[in-house]
Amino acid sequence: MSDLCGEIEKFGKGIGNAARYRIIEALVRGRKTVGELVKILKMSQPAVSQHLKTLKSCNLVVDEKSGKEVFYRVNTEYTLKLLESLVRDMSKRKKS
Amino acid sequence: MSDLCGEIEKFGKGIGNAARYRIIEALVRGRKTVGELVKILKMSQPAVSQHLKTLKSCNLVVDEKSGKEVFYRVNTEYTLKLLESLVRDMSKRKKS
DNA sequence: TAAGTATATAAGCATATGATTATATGATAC
DNA sequence: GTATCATATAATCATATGCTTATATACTTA
Repeated sequence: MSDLCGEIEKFGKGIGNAARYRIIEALVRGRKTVGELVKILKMSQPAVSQHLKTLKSCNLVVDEKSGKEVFYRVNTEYTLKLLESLVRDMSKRKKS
Repeated sequence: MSDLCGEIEKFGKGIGNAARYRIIEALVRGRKTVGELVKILKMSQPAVSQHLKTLKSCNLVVDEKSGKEVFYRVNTEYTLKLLESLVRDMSKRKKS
């Protein structure tokens, strides 16, 4: 968490898209395979895979391979730490 | 805060851009005019105005006119509430 | 090894985004 | 009134994004 500004920008790009936020919402309720997400979101498999790639590059999700399936889950620890940093930043006001 | 998902998506779009997050960072330290932000960010005035418009549409900032100047400040109350909702959502896991 | 299943990646394309320049609006001073 | 200052908006354009289709990769099973 060295470059907080950059991290938060990436975080914003991650959740700043309806499809990706729906993926996060689904994964918060438990890890899921790509195929399960395809059914839940009613989106094409490549579209879901691409969003997952984006979310992974933001560190918002992590993947766990299991045979020919890949499970994705929310990187809760990282996300919560980032959100706490954000709350902290937003709370410190009126410095000048 | 009826449509939390939509609110969060807008929030993400708001902070998911380096220039806009820098504006937020500046405004967290106290309200500023457009001209002050132009100097701080070293960006053109129209660019700053357009980002402020975006941030306003996300409810992340509010404006206060004062003569021919317009002050902007972070909508701290709204932002913190949204972040707290996000933290709450991210914390409830393993439902299935 | 070949076939099947799950996922990832590439290529192409339409739309969204963010910058620039030019212009419009709105308030104040003269 | 006109001039000036601060800000907003419009028009334009290059780049980014997100989808689609097609194809590649990886693992499993026969």
